[in-house]
Amino acid sequence: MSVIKILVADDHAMIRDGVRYLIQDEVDIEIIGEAVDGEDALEKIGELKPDVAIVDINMPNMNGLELIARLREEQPEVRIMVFSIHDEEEYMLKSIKFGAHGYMIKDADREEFLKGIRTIAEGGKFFGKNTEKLLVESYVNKLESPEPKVDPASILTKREKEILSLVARGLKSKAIGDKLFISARTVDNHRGNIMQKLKIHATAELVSFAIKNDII
Amino acid sequence: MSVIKILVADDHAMIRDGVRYLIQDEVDIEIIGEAVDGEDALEKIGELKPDVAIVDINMPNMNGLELIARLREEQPEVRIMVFSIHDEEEYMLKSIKFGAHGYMIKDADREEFLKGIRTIAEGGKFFGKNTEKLLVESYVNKLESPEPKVDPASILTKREKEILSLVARGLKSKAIGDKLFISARTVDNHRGNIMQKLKIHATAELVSFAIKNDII
DNA sequence: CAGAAATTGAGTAGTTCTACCTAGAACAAT
DNA sequence: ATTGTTCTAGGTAGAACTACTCAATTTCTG
Repeated sequence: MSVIKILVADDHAMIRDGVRYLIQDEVDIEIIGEAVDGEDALEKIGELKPDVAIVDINMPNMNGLELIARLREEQPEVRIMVFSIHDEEEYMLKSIKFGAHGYMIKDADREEFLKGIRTIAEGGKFFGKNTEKLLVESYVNKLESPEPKVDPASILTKREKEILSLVARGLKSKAIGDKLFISARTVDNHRGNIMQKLKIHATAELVSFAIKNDII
Repeated sequence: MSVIKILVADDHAMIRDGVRYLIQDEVDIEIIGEAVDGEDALEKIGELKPDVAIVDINMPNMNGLELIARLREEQPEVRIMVFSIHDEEEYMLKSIKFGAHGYMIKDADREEFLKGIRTIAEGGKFFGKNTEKLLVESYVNKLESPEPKVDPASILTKREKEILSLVARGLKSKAIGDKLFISARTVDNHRGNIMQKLKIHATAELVSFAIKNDII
């Protein structure tokens, strides 16, 4: 097999360097690019055509889940490895639902990390040690409760997420309007649309949703 | 000056590797040890006597703040650099209060990072770019309002915390009243008292306060 | 370019929250 | 026994939010 070309998308330079360090001695893996946020990643992946994209979930501009969804749609040949600090079921399941090929938490050791990259580059799926048992548990749960469970924050538009973020920070509609140079009425309309999409009926729920989904 | 011996305490292997990578070409800085949690760090620092300890705030077993406090007490000769993902005022101010000599966020670039280590190793203090302005802001705030900035949730009564918890879960006053068998008016009064104590003026702030302080 | 989606803004109504106020009952501490 | 705190509950007023409606403009997309 030829060299595996990878692109690392993570807003923390430290993480990008860590990945670079882990890979530096591997002859069959090469980092061909880095991205500092979701939009940057989507763009660079289009240009550089890596075999594997290593993506963080929490990123500015476009979060990892949305990035995954768009990659699957626009560039389905790119293999996607999620690399997150979160070992919670929720994040992993969402990643899988959105089409990621692998999921590893950032505590993964060198062997596990390299094996993961090679596995998904060859067309397989890979989930880190700590995550596999979650998959099983989740499968059991799904058998018990087949509810559709209101999807992710990806049904929200960019502007809506921006407003949700400010709401979650404690700003009132008026203050948000001033900050974004739009009318408070417009902010209210966005709030309403967000709430309708999420089937939410109060500010408090909005805030906890935002925090839970890292829209802050 | 002799070689600066550092120890890295962070539960994420990726971060430890990132630091190692950043330092690998510096002849005057050497990593003499790594620790994976707070207790491990306290122990290894006692054994290895590094000049500088790089510590994360969020660690298992003993968190970074507690670690800092104990180090300052038991091994005051060790210089402490906090290395956190958080750029919020709160974390930084707490770190300083507990006795850290420097604070940098994990987005710091190579130059800033190395400069920081050298500065505190020489006995100085160092705060990353993004953090210095916070210090100034905080100082200004302190001049304007000489109150010690309502810290914990400990000023709230049991009932108030109970109500705050339900507010943060998204319940409205009426629903909370029904759940606790009290009038919605009483709930509103509690809300008001909570907000007055915390100097908060909106539900959204209430929720994020509750989540940040684990009153959920 | 045409159509869809997103963003902006407003009308209208009703509900909820915010910010004050007073005040009684229960209970703990001095 | 008096004082202080907490919990309870209501009054009042205004601000903010919720839930609909419609519509103009911009931006994205096929």
